[in-house]
Amino acid sequence: MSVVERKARDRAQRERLIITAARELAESDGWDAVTTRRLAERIEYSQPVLYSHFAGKDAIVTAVALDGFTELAAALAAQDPDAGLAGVAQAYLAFADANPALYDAMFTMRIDLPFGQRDTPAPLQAGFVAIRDALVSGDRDADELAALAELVWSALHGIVTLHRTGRLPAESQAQRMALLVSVFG
Amino acid sequence: MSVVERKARDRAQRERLIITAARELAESDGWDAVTTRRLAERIEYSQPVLYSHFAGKDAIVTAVALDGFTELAAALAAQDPDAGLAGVAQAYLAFADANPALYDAMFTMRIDLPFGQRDTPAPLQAGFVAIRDALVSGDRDADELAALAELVWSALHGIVTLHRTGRLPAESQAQRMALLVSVFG
DNA sequence: CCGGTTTTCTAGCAGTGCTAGGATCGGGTC
DNA sequence: GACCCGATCCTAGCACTGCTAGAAAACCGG
Repeated sequence: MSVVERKARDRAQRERLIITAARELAESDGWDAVTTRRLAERIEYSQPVLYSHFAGKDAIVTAVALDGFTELAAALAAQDPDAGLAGVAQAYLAFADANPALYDAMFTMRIDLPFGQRDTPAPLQAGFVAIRDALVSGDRDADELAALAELVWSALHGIVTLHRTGRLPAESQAQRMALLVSVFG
Repeated sequence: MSVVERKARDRAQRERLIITAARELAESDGWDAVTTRRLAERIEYSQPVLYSHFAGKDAIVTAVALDGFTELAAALAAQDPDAGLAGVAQAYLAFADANPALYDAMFTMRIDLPFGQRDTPAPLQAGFVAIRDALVSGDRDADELAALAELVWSALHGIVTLHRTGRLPAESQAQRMALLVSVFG
């Protein structure tokens, strides 16, 4: 019986290896460089092994993204509540800045994750909750507060992506952030 | 002499043909379906002809995006000034909704356009100006107004992309828009 | 040591963006 | 009208992609 346990453990370990290899490769050379062959070479197995763990390349990207959501939620939750929206917004930008490829996997690449549904994984919701809790509730009801959080999230996401792809000037990034905090905070 | 003129005209016409073919194909079947072979078949030429017009596939996408910026700027400028931010925001969303693939080319795909620089093409600036002019200037100076416009644009972009990729629920889209207008209007 | 199962790899498929080289066409000149 | 030459275009191919069938190898229980 302990044999199958060891095998399962080894498999899980190799799966982590694939995910981290994909992430590292994407972060260093971009997602275009993450091919099944290069990935296989990195984990020192042949390509078909990848497909015994994941349905396809998309599934690997999805797994990486899922890791990202967990880390993002943790980074946002770790902020001082007294800092309010400024802290959360700052943490959000710092995360996107430090992990551009990871952020891409989470928010721009085509992945298959159940957002905003009954069975949404906890990490996907946690980030949203962190943003919502950083807002001054005032006299808003739950629905409106949720919508406001979604709006703030949208603004943050827009700032990140437009900035990184060169569609917004870098030098006014700080000013945009300050405005966001003053408008929504 | 008129011979070379005719040739130039024909070439320009074929270039338009390539751009519209790429756009139509992307809009109907997604950008993944836009391959050089399919594109060549559609314009009834061989693939190498594409490379006599564009440096590569990216350049074709860029050309499509450039068209999009012109159209977006026109759509935003056509709004009633009295409608204020609401009109512009509404037009922005309608444009993104009606031309999802075009919007992708403009804002999420990797293209090579000089945003926010000295030699930025007019259409790229026009859209930004339309958003800025829809904001109540109040007592803000030019810099702050520009940053605010960038922030609004970011929010709109975030709303569009997160909504379309299923990362934000569709049913609260109207509420988010209303909030955006009330917060920034 | 051996049989059977599971795991892994080799080899290949269809498709991608892109390009070198030869074929083909068209306009200007005799 | 016949010819030549330069511009234009297409055939064929390269190296690469994600993915998979079938052979090979490794492993475990008896």
